Amino acid sequence: MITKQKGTYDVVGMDAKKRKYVCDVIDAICEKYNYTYIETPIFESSELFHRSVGESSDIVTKETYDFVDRGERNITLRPEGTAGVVRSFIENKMYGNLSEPVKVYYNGPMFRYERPQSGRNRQFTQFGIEVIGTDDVMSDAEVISLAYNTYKLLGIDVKVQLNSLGDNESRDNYRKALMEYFKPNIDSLCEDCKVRLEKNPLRILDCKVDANSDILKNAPKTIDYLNEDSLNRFNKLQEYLDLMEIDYEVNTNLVRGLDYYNHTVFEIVADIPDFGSQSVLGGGGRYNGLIEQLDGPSTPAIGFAMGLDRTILAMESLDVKFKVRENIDIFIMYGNLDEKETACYLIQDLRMNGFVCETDYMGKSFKNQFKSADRFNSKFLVILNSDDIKNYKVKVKDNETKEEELVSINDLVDYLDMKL
RNA sequence: GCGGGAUUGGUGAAGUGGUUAACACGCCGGAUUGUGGCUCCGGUAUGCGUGGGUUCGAUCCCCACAUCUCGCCCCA
Repeated sequence: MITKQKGTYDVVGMDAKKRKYVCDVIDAICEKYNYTYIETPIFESSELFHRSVGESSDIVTKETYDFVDRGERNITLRPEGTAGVVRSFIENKMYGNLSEPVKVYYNGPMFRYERPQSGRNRQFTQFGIEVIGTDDVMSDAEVISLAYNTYKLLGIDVKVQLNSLGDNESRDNYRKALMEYFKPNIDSLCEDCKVRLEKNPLRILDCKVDANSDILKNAPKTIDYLNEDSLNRFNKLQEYLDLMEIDYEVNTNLVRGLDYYNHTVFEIVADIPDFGSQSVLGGGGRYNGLIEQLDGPSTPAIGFAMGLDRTILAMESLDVKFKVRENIDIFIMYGNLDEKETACYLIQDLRMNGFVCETDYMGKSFKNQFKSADRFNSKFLVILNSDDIKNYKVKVKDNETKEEELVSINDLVDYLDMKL
């Protein structure tokens, strides 16, 4: 038997319904915020991710799905969504008309070669948004607001963890300060952090091993190294978030895994028992340098992404209600081939008039068709009988009250419209 | 990439080194020859993840691999 690949999964049955519902909520909220749907390719030139996500991130150094195609191109299955959107922005010269910022959202599969565990797969789905073309702090607030409200509409109570890395100057200063601070204390850090010190000292801050050590607690804070402009931005953002009544807290140890972030960074965290490291449902930040880094004109931008699979898992864990259709309007029953023809005609007619209809395709006995109808939770049953059909009538049974009525086929649509 | 746990039918699961592998749900059929959801009766595994090994004999013991799962790393 051929089985699915490690770290992949089929979405079927109720899982599919739940996913569809979450996607519908996402679509609706993005429309409200006036974001436009965008699709970019699932595979891109490997170079794109090396130059955007950054060499210090594990995502690119050891987690990508790389291959050489028949034309000897180096291809990578996208591990995240921002790089592709930015590439598209540049390639399609969207910077040519920035009378308003470009606001887009995407929702699709991403790939990372990792050891799978709960809430983490090799193929997973991310929903994300990007705002390209404005440096206005209110756009930072808007992105956080959209992220926050998405979870809220889905029924998950979340908290926003917020930090600022400052502009490049601030970030460099901070980086230096951090290295100077940690160097004398290198022996008291965990093995991983010793490596991080050279490669990406910021990441030491969210190390789980050393989290409670004094060295980490007393480490220099990002905020102390923000220059005046960066600090003003950060304060202004918090004012806006207060105005929007968004539940956030400043976490000075928050840094993000991708190299391209500056200024605002944030994570969306759900308080779920036993969810551990999976409780980070999404995150994002500002990436003002990325477009230039990818050979576009210097353009400010900010984005957010959330893991769909993990979010659904969180909803299930919190016992949140998924609004999925749980019944059908009409089940059509028949007992012989002549009646089946009438069923064939009727179901077409009813469906085109907007009813959710089902019938039997298994040659079931009458009794078992009733069972089928119950399994589908049908609100009404249309029961075909040759004698009735001769008189151009059908029996309609209300499956709740059990009341049965003989209805003319001509009036059937109107009758059901009234009842439903 | 490292470490722990798991792998029995459509599903949830018992179980034992030795004739026919519990039970429950589901599904199908019948009691009820075209009006059901209750009840009762009957049916329902190319046989216990894959490949080796130990053994007279393995689903049960050993090894390898795969997948799932939990933790680490990393991240969404």
